[in-house]
Amino acid sequence: MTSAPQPPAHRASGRTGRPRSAEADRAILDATRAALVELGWGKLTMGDVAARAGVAKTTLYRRWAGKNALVVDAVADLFDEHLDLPDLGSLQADIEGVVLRFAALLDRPETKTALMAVVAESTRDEALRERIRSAIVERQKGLVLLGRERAQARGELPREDEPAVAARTADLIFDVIAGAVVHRTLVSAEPVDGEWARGFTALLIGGLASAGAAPPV
Amino acid sequence: MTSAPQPPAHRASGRTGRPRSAEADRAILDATRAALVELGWGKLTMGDVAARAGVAKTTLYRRWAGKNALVVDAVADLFDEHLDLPDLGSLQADIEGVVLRFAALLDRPETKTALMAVVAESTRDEALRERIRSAIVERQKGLVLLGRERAQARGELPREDEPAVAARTADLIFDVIAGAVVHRTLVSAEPVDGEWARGFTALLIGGLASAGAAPPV
DNA sequence: CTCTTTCGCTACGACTCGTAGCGTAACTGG
DNA sequence: CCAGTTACGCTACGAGTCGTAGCGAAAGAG
Repeated sequence: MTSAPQPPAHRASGRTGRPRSAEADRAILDATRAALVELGWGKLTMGDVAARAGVAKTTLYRRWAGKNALVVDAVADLFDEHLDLPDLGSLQADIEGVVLRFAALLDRPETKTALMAVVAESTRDEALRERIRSAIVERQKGLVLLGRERAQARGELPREDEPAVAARTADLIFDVIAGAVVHRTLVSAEPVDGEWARGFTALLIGGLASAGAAPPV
Repeated sequence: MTSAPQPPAHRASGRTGRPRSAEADRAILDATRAALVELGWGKLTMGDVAARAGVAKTTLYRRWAGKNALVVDAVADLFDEHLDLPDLGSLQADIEGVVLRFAALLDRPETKTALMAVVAESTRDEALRERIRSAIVERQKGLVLLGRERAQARGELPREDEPAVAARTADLIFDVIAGAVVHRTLVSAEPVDGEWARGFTALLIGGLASAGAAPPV
């Protein structure tokens, strides 16, 4: 009842009949983000989004199952735009870079509100959690794998032998980086600036080095 | 309009008139947690909580300003019960212990749902954020300080000279521990078991050791 | 030109919100 | 024992939101 079984946007074009307006899609997602900034999650209403987008309320419900699914898609767009990992030449610089970029993304009011609200709702909705995972989490995790690949090519990190261990380590690093930045930004409510990013990166790289040198019991 | 200016529970007892029922307080907070488990944040209604608690809806509004404030208090109770830091003899064991205890707390369905939802709402409500900070975050942060104190007494960690640096480091560690556990549990949706706790602790201690040995530029 | 699908619009019952008003219950100070 | 004061349960209310249904018109496909 909460999450959407239907595909997020356009379907296969072999269909007959009037096609869905792609422009309406954009307008709706833009309106969702704007309304999120002004009203927050709790006071965001479907009717308001429809009015902002210049679209009938029924059109919203034809495409998304409800507030949850709509907001997930609206936020996923932002992650598409702002998540990449430029090669900055060293592991230290790469991690600092991704930390700062992720922090900048979380600093946007529409992102911080929406992401947490959707995650909260996902604790009760398996389909919604899958949607978040594929739309947001997996893309971020790809950055971790890419960063490690580069660091190994540079010789900054040892190559893992066992793929199972390598996967576990990557998951761990991902949770540590994303978790620390999110917690600092949203719970502690203090800024992720260059100084914090340096301190955090030093901590993480130090841990990786020593953990690699002395593998766990 | 969202958060409560009034004190959470009992006022100074020098007052005249009928005192507030402490039993009702308990019943309401219990009912809130139960409803949270069954319905989730989105479908939780004040009327439903009142009915479960055997209390008039108006009584709820006399004590709390709304859903947000009510849920913060309901969850803060859980943190009171389950957060402490037994001395396990080593820094490694202490960290693993607190990670596992915190993870067990987050594994409760009422905690995971409520905490995220309240944090999400707090991004738009300064008073609510303060309430979360004093009711939950500061108590957790105390554990970090206590753990470091013990580790320094054991000689496992160097004593910080500058208090400013020491405070920054404590904040960093706090965000890393709490953030990683929360992210692993709620976003990655994978279990924090003994194996994960060992790997994480090894990473953290390694980082602390090397950061202490080679202070940041 | 017909068929199919989406569109905007209106209207609807069901539900929740937060407040107000009332009479009653509980406790305090004289 | 008797005001005075405060909290309580109950009922009722207007305002707002939800998600759906039904309609005629618009936009492409064959």
